[in-house]
Amino acid sequence: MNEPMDMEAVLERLKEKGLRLTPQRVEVITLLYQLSHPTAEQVYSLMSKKFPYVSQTTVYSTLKMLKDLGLVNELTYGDRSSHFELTQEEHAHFNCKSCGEIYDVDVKDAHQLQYMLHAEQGYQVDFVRLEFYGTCPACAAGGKSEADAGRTKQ
Amino acid sequence: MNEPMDMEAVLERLKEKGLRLTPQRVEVITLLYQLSHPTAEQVYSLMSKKFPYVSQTTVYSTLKMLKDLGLVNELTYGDRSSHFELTQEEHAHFNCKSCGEIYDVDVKDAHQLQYMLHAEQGYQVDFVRLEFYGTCPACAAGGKSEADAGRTKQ
DNA sequence: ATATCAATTGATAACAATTATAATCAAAAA
DNA sequence: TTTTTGATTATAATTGTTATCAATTGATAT
Repeated sequence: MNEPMDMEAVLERLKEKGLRLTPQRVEVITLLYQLSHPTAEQVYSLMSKKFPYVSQTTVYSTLKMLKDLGLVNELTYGDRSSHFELTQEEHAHFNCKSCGEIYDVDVKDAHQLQYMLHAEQGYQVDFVRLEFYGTCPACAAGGKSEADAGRTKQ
Repeated sequence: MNEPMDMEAVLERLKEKGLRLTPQRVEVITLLYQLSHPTAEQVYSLMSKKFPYVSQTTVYSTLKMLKDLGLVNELTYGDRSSHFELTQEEHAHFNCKSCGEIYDVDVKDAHQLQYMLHAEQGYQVDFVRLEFYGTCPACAAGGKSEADAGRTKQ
């Protein structure tokens, strides 16, 4: 599986842009490395342990800033809130209906589709989003429950 | 391109389920045939011409009912509200960043990916959502503007 | 036809996720 | 130090959607 750029590089990118490395921002970034596709609410909730007075606005604006810099990717699903992930090489997601977990999955050849779309129908593709829905191997084996949803990265 | 089932069949399905074919419901369904991936708000807005006293609640509940019956598919995107389409054979979407239009596109071989995912990694795939983002042929040719977004079907 | 009764509608309020506003606070520049 | 700029916070507003519930409609039995 592809990895996102390391944390030092992310912090460096902020500095380059003249943005301040506040403790709140560092913590949001740290949590993005620790969690699997968290929502803004999950980041906020965990942040509150270290920063009891942090506001949701700070979390939202930090995530938006990181997204605008291209460092973070926002994923929207049918459920209410967005999920966030650190930017990395093109990959797909697998959404398990049993445990609720969102997995990163490699699907080589997926990006081939966009070349076909361009060559055959003239669409200019900037990026592709590919989402699978079903049951993950762990749940299929009966080894996971919904309570495991929202866990940290393995 | 695949076609959704015809309108007679949709209305028949409601009857089968013992649901009433009220004028409001027929109008929502009619609009789904006429529009390209409308939002609930767009359906409501157009409905208001024929039914000045219709409420948003009716539109939402009708769309939800159709979705629960599997006759309609709900698409969620970034910041905006949900878009709806009549159910049809598996297909992908192309989102044009220039005109905002959502196109249905055929991408044969797309569903091959889910077999690979299952065979190689053990994920049981129920369905796939594939979204492309970029510039459509009409916009690339300079022939379309944002004002054309939300048009009816061609 | 009329009574009955569940399905449907629509006005209103509630709701959750997000964004806007304005005041405060902190860091860097002058 | 003072000034300026950026960041954070509390608060309120906005948006899309759902819940509540009384009024209305329509199908069915009588």
